[in-house]
Amino acid sequence: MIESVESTPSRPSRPGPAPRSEVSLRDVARLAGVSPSTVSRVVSGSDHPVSAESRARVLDAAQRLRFRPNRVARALATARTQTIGVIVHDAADPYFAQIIRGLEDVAGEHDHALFVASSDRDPETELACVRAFLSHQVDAIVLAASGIDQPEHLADLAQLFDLFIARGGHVVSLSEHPYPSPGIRFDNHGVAVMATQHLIDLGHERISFLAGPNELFVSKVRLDGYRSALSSAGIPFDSNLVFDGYFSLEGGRAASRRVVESDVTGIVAANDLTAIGAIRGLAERGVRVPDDISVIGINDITFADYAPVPLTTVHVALTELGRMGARLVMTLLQDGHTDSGVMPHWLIQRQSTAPPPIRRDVSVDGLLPPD
Amino acid sequence: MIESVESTPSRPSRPGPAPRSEVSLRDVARLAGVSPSTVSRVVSGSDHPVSAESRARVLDAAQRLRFRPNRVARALATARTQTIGVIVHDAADPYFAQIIRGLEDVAGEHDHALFVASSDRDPETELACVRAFLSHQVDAIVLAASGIDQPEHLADLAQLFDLFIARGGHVVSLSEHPYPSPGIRFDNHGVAVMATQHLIDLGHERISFLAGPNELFVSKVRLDGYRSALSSAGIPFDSNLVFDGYFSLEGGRAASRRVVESDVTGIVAANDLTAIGAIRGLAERGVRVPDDISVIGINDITFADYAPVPLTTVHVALTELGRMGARLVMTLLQDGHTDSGVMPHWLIQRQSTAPPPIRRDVSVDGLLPPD
DNA sequence: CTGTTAGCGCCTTCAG
DNA sequence: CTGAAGGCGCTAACAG
Repeated sequence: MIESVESTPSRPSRPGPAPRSEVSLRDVARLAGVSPSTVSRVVSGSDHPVSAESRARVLDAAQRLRFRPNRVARALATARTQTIGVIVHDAADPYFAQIIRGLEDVAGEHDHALFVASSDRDPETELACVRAFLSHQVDAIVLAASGIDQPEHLADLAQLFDLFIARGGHVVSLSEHPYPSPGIRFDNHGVAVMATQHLIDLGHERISFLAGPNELFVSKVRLDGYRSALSSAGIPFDSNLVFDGYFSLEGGRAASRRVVESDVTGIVAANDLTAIGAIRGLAERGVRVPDDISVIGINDITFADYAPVPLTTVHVALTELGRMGARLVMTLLQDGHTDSGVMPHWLIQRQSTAPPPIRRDVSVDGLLPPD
Repeated sequence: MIESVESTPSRPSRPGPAPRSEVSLRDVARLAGVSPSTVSRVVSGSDHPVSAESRARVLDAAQRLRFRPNRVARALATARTQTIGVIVHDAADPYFAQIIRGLEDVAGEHDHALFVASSDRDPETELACVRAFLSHQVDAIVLAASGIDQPEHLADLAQLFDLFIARGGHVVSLSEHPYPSPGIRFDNHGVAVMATQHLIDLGHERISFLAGPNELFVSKVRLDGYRSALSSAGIPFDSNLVFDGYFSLEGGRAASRRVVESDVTGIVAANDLTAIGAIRGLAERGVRVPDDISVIGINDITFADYAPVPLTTVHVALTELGRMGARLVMTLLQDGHTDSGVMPHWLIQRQSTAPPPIRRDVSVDGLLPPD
């Protein structure tokens, strides 16, 4: 609480202010023989009229001096830092890494810089990230990370965002997040339905779901999609077939151990990482994919095609999601015009799914009959 | 040239400065009944003495008002933004994503924010990234990306860095880069030697190398390591066994097509991505790994253990590299004390390497004898 | 220990 | 079309 106001935890024994050997507007003005105002007007791209000659002199002087405007000063004057902050769960997770890349590309094209912060799905950390962004006066915050379902936390977050927005900031969401904000979304429910449906279409009936972290909204929505698809097909939902996959390789791998103990023929993983982990885990137990068990993922990260078994999955254009997110931010920053969008998704059939194996009849007491 | 001085390419038709509904130092000062200076002294963690009572009043007022220091203003006054910029080749590449994560973690612990920029290995883009960082007044630039071997470009870069450093900035390198700067390095030569040596130890003699992009220093160094190991073992270097893998999945996959046309029994890939791509490509041609051909990578990215064949590779602690890099930055920022470091590396044996298959005798004219 | 005084570099009314 | 003046929010001497 209190220390949140103080600056560096690590005692800011700053070794005096850094030197200021920068060339400033005044220097350019001097060399060009005009006033600083004029220089400002031309280098900042202002629409204030400036004579062609003055402009030329300024540009020339600026070039000679290799003048670069000090954005910090500009930011203090304009209350715009030309900076965007993105919050992810983990920058090392390929899902987020691809989104970051997309954001960064477009932000860069518009001369904006991108801050990246990982929350590790921890409420406190997430708040800290947001606070840091606010403190750094970012122009917009992009929520690439799904919301965490925890009322008090969401309230705290909302308060911060409200403040941020009141101050002129923008919040954009790229995932399932309860905070009301424009964003680029894709249909997380539909994506899970599509994955599950694919297995159903193939003839599977005992289908397991490897869920994401409980506390995440996106996990719930995807689990819901799985249930919907099952229900539409008249397949009863069996909670014993839902295992935690934690959206991770290790999680999927661990979950697969539980899966092999069941009579499941198909696995819907809440994301590709989990699916790949599961395939790996299955292989370790001598279970063949897709011969014995089919596995389908969600997201189509780059690695999906290079998994132990090339992964059938539901494609979502992640880099493009990031790009569109950044474009949305730029639009908001320019005209304040909201223009949310939706990304399509589609099935990518590779080799990890197939019709279920011929049904092995299970004897009454659960023992396998002789082969 | 000229436009580099002007601001946003996309016409900065800024819709007026953003509102200023922020609580400032003065507000806190007013409420606490002290001067702004006093507030500044306590919230900035200055070592200037402040009475316990004043301090308490300030802290209390700050909390009530939910005061957050405006870092932009602070930055303008101190010439320190508490901001670090990292340049990578591609933020979506797991190698860089892991490093970014490490940097971000430690930077965050020290209340510094991280800018990320991808150069795509393009000189112009790289310069643009650096210029953007300079303009944003970052306190330090971390070069996670290897240097690009192109004299004019390096000269331009060096000029920018010199300027940056003259101004009080710091440049830290995490890879092979000719610009003289402190950094955390790992032995790229040794890493390639180790990989190659492993294959040699296993009995391989016809060993291919899937190189990284020609223009990168790191590529040259790793290729060199491969040659050294070969040479030490008395195996002649054959340039026909070196293929471009471009440090990418697709590159490795494509390169593997060329490899199968040779009589190679082992492949050293310049990085894991290439290795995984190669394994995939080999599999597509019915070549078994490691039975027919062994493949070893370099880096040990998280996915290495989840490759089509769990990848034997040379481990480098990438996240830790990032963490140490950030620590180095913090040290430089605090005492200006240089304290470079070296990361160790070691072999991780998984399943993609094995002794070469029994030598198939090749008849004089190159045709295979009957099995 | 505290407050007052000047800026940091840039933008932006406002006169001219 | 141009320049002078003031201020963005904070810090850093400098007196007291």
